[in-house]
Amino acid sequence: MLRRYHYLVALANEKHFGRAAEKCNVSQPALSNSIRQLEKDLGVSIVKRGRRFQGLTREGAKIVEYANKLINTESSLTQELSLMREGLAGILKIGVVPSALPMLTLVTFQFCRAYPKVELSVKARNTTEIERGLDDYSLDLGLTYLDVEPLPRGRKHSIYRQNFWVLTPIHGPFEGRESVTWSEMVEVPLVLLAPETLSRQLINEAFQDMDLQPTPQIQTDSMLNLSAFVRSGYWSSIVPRECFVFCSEPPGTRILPLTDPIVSHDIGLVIPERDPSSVLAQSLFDYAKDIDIEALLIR
Amino acid sequence: MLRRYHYLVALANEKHFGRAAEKCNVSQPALSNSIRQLEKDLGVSIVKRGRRFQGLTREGAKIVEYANKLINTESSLTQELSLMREGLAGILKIGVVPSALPMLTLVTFQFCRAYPKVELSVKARNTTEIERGLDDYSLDLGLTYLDVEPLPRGRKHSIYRQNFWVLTPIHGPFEGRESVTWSEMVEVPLVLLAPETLSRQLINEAFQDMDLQPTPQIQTDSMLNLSAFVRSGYWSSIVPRECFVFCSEPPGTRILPLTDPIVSHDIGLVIPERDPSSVLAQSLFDYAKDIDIEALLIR
DNA sequence: TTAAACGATAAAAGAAATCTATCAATGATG
DNA sequence: CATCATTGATAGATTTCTTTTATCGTTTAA
Repeated sequence: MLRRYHYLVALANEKHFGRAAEKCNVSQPALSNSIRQLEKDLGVSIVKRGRRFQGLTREGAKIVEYANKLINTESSLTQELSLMREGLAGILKIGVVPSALPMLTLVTFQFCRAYPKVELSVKARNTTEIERGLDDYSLDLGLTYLDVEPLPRGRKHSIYRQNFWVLTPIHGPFEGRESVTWSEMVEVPLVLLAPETLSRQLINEAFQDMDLQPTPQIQTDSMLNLSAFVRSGYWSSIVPRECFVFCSEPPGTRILPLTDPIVSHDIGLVIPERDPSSVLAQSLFDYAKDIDIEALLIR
Repeated sequence: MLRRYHYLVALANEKHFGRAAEKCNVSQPALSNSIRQLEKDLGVSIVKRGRRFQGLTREGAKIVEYANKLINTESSLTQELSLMREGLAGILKIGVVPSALPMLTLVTFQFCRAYPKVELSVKARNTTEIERGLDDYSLDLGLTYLDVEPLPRGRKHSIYRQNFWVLTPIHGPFEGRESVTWSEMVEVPLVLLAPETLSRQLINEAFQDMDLQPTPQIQTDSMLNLSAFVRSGYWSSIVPRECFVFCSEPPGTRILPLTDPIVSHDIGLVIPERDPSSVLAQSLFDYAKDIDIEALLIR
């Protein structure tokens, strides 16, 4: 029904007629023609053409924006219809900030049990990508930082506070301790997350606020890799405590509160303000409001 | 592009396959088929079929709702495009409560001068019809009572207060007076608007609040007709003062303040909360915010 | 009982979209 | 500089979707 608009959106994403056609399972001329037809119907040129795809015109960008709206509206319709027929069903695309991934199951557990026909498509993304995904309709819901710039748009519901703790070898510099302070962390061999990760940036901020200069010997963008370094018995690290809620800390390591100060950030769900809004997203969002995360964490 | 959805909306409005087809300028089987096709595509039955059109199914109603959203989105797109090409242009459908009709020109004058390519399609409607029109996308903007139940939804902007005044023959019972009280009105021969008009209902409310029983000898739903009766020299009437702002009171009649108490109602623009919202409606709405109606009234 | 109204159906014509094959222009590569 | 790969446009044949005309079976009203 919205065939041409689908083609256009694919083209806008792929920036390439051939690839876009492939994504749509049609031949390249079919897609080319449809775009031309769309240009003729709307009376404006959509694509800057110079023997290559040179991007969209101003009008083209506007049309893509509306094409997304149209496609979203139609998919909401089918969602509502399947809701009326067989209860909630369909695919819910949720973007999750990496450090919140382990917690996602807590948020969705009851919902998934209640609606077995709903498929969750989880996408690990950073805050910016989540924001963009909610804007361009490639995501329906986000689980992200609520108190970090740029603040997410849409309705928000806080799920838990993420605390930075210390991951350290059992027989390392903090052996026997029950907590560690930030200022102590600059004195020990450090492995930290890579600077491009948001968690690391928040850690840096915390250090800066205290006029401390951490000197990580190793930086990695993989939590597994980071754990391995700590397990080796030499390095310590700073990690979101909630990452080790389910898989407990790796053997040979301990996880301790990091104090003076306690640094924490608000993480929660974000649902974009759309008309119509995704029934699935709305439903999970409402479900999450009734969850007592603290209770689930303690067991 | 949204052909089938257009057909469906026409069918929902006309409740008749033949007439709907006519509205769409296609043959009846064409429309019949398209609806069937739509049912097949969406996998639900839309129309209750019993040899006659028997109304929509529950799913059908939902689909019509979304069809309207889709159509509105596409028409917003073309509006935006023509805005980018040639400035504001297109048709703006505005629903106006009858008693506010004379004032509409004040609201729209500057806007129409500024954007000569915008066509205004004015529809005289009562408050309920305006509310429904804004819901079902047959209106883009309303000029209606803001303080009368049911309160309109959407964003509102007050334009002026409508006051009830007395229209009376020059040589009638109130000759030489500068104002009249409500309680005096039950003593004189009355012609009033018909009971189904909102203005009349508001007048009735006012009388009731004072425990007065008006005894109109004549009721009419036409203001012209009402004026004629007053001109005859025998009857007096109660009318919204603003109806006589431009066409001054008819010869042989005078218009006087009606006091104890002064009864007035708030009239203004209502723009529905839609996504996307009509560029034209939004634009007129914003324009109206800068208008100083009082200043225009006094000249 | 008859006539009119309504919507479904069938067959044919028309329109739209797609595919395959090919071309022309660009840019990269040796 | 010649060659080749890439990219998107074009042409013609084919398929799929829509529409029209004509007709039919029910139902409702006269």
